Amino acid sequence: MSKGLPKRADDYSAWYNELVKKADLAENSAVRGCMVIKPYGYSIWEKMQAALDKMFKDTGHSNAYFPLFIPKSYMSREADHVDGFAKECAVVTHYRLKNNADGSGIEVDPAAKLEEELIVRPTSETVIWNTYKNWIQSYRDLPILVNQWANVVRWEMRTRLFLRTAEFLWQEGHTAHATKEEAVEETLKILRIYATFAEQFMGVPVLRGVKTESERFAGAVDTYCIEALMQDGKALQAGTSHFLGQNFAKAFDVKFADKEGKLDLVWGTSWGVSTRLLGGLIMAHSDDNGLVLPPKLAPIQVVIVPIVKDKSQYEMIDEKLDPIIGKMKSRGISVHYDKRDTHKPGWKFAEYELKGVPIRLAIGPRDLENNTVEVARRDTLEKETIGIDTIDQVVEEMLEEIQHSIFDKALKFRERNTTEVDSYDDFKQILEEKGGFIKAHWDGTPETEDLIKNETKATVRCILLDEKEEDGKCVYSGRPSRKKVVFAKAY
RNA sequence: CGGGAUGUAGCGCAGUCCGGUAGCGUACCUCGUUCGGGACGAGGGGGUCGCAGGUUCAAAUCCUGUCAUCCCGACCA
Repeated sequence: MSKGLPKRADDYSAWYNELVKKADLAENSAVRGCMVIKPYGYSIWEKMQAALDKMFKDTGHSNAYFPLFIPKSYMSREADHVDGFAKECAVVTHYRLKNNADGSGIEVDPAAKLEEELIVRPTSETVIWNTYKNWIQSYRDLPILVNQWANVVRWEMRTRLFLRTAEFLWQEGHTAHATKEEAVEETLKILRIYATFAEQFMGVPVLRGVKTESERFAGAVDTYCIEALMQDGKALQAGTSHFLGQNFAKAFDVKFADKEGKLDLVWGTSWGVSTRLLGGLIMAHSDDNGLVLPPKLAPIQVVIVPIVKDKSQYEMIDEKLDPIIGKMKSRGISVHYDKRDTHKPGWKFAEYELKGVPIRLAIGPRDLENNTVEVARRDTLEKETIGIDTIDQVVEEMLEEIQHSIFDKALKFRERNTTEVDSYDDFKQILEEKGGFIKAHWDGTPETEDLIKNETKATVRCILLDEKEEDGKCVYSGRPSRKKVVFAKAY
């Protein structure tokens, strides 16, 4: 019963849930809506963190850390911001427990009520801008380019492992600039970083675009995003970068003196990606045998499974493998030699496929005789037997090849599942029968967007940055439109 | 917060209608044979049946209450 996964085509949700659990990525915790990320899942997140962190630092950003708790009054300073987050905040009201009078347990001590409640951060703009006020006096203090790796809490009604949990891990960048142009450029620079990361590390092609008014971040002037397509035809917002204008500077009174000594409000940006990316990674590449990891993010890139008839053969295999493993490691390849005799080879094959290890090497008596090794690729499930002496080079090239191959496969999938339509009937039919991204003209009004959402569950995912202008008519209202936008059902 | 369902071994479930020795699969432990795609056989351990009351000679089963979780909506990275 515990063997195998449900088929993707039968029940995508069940497949996803089982995969996340069986590949040792994460599980639901006993705490409502929260998730336990298991060591294997976390090690993938660490690889993602490391790659992103380097990209941020290479572009001049530094890490810092701000408080988990936000005084309630901070949250109310920016009107749109509080509107957007008020409905999903965890609130701390007391700071002490005491024993029940009847000795049956403990209770919140009513005497320990806080003067001002504390909000567990759903995002950190408010607490950070309240701090920036003290950091910024002159143009010489700008820009501030800060990122923090943290957990945030959003009390979601319905949760799904990685995709939507009540608590999640993320990075959130918060920058302050002297000019609007510089802040806009920062917003777009981060969007490029996110897109590069998604495509080159995760192997997930993404659309780059700007959100419509109704999908915009609470408190932002513009929200840019990367949108990925999952194998079930639904879209996943994989990262956002917000141009905040002077909204938070205004709310927290953050002003600077320019070169002429004139006071002006600071321009801001904020941006983030979360553990949701892991959900996207899983849904973009995995198959019915389990996870398929891009080599650049795989904690184990190559696993070696020895095959022996009796224990004495281990020695010969060790002797053979020792220099090979050394050569692979010196090429920077992460190799795991699974020597356990508590599990059989077949079991291990299935296990590492479930966990998405890109390349598996198997070596047994037959190979010892022929000086060969069996090489199996996770993404294509192809196997071949090759000479062992050049295996390090073969593996290195194959890792490269897999990295590109899974991106190409995902890109082709997205291209097949992106449809341009000119009528609402086609729109509904494609959405129903095929799913995926649908490009269509839209009149630009929130009212139309809302009506389409209510009727079809599809929303405008984004307005593509590089979409060509053309004359057209809104598929819903028939009113004039200058650009097609991307619709989809979304996670 | 509306609609629906479920709480029984680590996990997945049956048993509940019709009250009477706590069951199956899997995982786990031992021994043997196996080991190039999730092995097989034999034996073994593991449960206050979500919690609290009630009815009864007797409750996983019936009644009342309560808590929790999941699914479908609304909300969302």
